[in-house]
Amino acid sequence: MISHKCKYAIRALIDIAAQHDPNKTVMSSEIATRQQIPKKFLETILRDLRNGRILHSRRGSTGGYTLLKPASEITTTEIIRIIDGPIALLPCVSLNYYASCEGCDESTCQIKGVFEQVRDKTLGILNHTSLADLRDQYLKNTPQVGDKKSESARSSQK
Amino acid sequence: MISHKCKYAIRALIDIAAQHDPNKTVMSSEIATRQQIPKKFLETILRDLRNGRILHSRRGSTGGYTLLKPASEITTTEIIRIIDGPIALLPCVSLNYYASCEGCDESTCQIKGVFEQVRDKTLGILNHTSLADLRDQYLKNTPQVGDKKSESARSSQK
DNA sequence: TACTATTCCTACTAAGTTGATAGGAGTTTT
DNA sequence: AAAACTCCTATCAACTTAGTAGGAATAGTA
Repeated sequence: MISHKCKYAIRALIDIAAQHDPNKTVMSSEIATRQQIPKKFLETILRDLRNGRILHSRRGSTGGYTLLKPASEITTTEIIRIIDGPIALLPCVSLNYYASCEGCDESTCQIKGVFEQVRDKTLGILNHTSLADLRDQYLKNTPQVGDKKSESARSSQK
Repeated sequence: MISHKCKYAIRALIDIAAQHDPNKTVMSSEIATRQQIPKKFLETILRDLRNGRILHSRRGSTGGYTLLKPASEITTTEIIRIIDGPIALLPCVSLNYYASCEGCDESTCQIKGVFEQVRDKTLGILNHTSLADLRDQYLKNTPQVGDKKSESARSSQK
């Protein structure tokens, strides 16, 4: 299971990526109300994402957050790793957070193989799902104000 | 990450499945010393596995544990579900432990799709990896006493 | 019937993680 | 100087994890 914090992080990033003007800085308070995330908690999440080189931030009265790189270049893998850490199900098969499984001899480990397979399949999916993909999914489902395409889509629904 | 407890469970089951005589009941103390698992903790794990319909147990002085069904019919999925619960990374995409993700509208959820894919790929692997597969891997690596094949293999190594 | 060896059960505990909140310091615009 | 942000440290309650303690129930054996 990914943590609640990680879900918040993904939703916050989608919110930022969904901005019409990619250069507009988005305030944490905006995201908090729009995405229903506790404000103070969100601040710590955004800080983690900034430390993780996904977000750029500006302080002061016109401050806020922007993506450090295009949404299409931010992978789900990256986000999860920053917030939750390892993606693998065993420490000894983790690529980015390797640790030896105490009490088991790795050279004769019986279960390593399966979990390497799981890791590879999982990364195959998460690496190829960018923030842009998630955002597009989001925009399709929840039309934005002033978005002509989604407005027509909405009216044609009835 | 799967829990330490779950790794213990898998190793304990492999140990039981590796017995020459499939009808022999294996005592928890045997497993504990062979697999280096804290004895009392192991007892609670074996009880979980029995409640989960994987093991059969006998009390008394000749008591112990046996597999309730052939090792080839016990999947890794089953074991993990009993010990750790859900395999999916989101509550709302779990097949056996479904729960709604509080605070997100499932009909418009942006991230559900990816995690459904991850779940399916993961289950694809774990469902097709049986305890027999894991045991065979184990026996290949750690030759048993009195096993002629592995003794010759051992001596030819030098 | 004792005795012994095992599983089984309830309860407890220490340490770590998760999901936050509090209070204020630093920074930038007006 | 004031206002409005981000940023930082510390703290907290609830929960989970990894295990331990002590003994009851059960079954074979002398």
